[in-house]
Amino acid sequence: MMSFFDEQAVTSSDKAFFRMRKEIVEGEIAAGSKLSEMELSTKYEVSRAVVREAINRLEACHLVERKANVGARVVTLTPEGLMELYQIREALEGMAARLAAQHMTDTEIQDLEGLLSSQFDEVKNQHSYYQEAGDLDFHYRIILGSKNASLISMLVNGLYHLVRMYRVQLGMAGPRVTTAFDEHKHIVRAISNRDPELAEILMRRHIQYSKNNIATKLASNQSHF
Amino acid sequence: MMSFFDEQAVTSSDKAFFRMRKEIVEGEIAAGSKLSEMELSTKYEVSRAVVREAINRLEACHLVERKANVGARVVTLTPEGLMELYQIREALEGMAARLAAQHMTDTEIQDLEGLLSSQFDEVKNQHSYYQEAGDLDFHYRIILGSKNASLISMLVNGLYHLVRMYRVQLGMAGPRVTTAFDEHKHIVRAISNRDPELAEILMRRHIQYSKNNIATKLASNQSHF
DNA sequence: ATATTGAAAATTGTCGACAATTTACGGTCT
DNA sequence: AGACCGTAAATTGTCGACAATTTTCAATAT
Repeated sequence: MMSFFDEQAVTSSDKAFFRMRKEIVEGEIAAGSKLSEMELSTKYEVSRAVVREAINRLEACHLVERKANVGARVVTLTPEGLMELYQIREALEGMAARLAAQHMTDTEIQDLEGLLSSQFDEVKNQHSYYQEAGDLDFHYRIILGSKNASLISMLVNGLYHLVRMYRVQLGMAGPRVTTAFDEHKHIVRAISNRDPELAEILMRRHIQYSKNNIATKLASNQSHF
Repeated sequence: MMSFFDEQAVTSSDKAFFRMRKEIVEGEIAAGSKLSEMELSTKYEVSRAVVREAINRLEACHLVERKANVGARVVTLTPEGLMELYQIREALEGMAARLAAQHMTDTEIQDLEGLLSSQFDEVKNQHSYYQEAGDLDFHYRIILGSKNASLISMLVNGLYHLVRMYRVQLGMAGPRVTTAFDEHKHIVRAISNRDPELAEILMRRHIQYSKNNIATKLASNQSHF
């Protein structure tokens, strides 16, 4: 599985930022908890300045919220917040699919079709590790295919980490494999037919389905407690 | 004219950030120019640390780009970049209009209609200062009406400053008043009819028109040199 | 007992200095 | 003259200390 944006840590703040982002997304640092600069600087064995810079970057990703002279807290996860993110995803990735249908090269489209057929084998053979990585790969390729640098950055550097945080911590690692696979197939077909309108509509619908799927899970989780 | 998000500077970094953002957006700090931390710290009479933090925040807004161990530069303005931003605006503000049709309160809609009719008087009486402030006011109200906090933050704190930078520096302060006013009217009607689909379509079209208008101006600017 | 005040403790904001890296420049070699 | 290399200058990255603000908590008054 390839990594798309090899964001390699060069500076010490980079390392702290990546590490903290990972720990926040995976819930190792609890949602809503306070981020003490001193505490973190002793924990990571770096100065407060690099922790501060890392926290600033996390704030830019909307992973933490900061109040002047008070400090930073990890964002709190609410079902409403996740629904809001999916509304944004629908808008942005819909546009990405539209642009991908216009701007992806023929070879990129062929690669995308290749990815899908290889995933089809996996799904058929019950290799259920499709969902997380495979789905991500598919969406990333279309986002990159939009060739819109700002859009790519917004989605890859910003929104996706937030969505992953929600999905991990609210236990939304669900299957929804087979139907999603068909949806992917139709989206790719629209792109290879160079049909931007349809590509956008299908992508938006795909994300709406995913959103609805999550909404029902959230509702049933609620009722269990 | 009301200010919507009273982002008031409490800390010294805030002040530096707001000031630098203003100077970059208005072109007082040239696009593409290097941002020397030392130079700026002497210019603003603050320590390098606060300049650094301000630059980090500017990077998060996509107003400057930074390379490790090298420094930060103001982003360079290309016509393609502006077109990319308008594609994102189309997607996000289209969604905002859709959500506004669902979530704005009746009084908020009435206020919006009031704004429009007051602007109609101004336009009729040839007060041509409508464009910048009036257009902004209209769009902000709809964005806020979406009630989607993440979406609001993305647009208000992020995208709009970038768009304004482009418009100011590429000399896109054009009129396009009268037709845009009609478009606004139709969008408000769709919202007051609680028709999300139509509100989104009309908003997207409105932004597409604006984009096309700018694209032709850019092309004619190009040919003048 | 509750509310209020005020000092102490803890936390964040700001600063100047040092370390690490990049850039500029002069000298040498072909 | 032009390319290559190494040292010096400049710039960014990191650190610890101090200043300003917030929070804590005990003492006092109602």
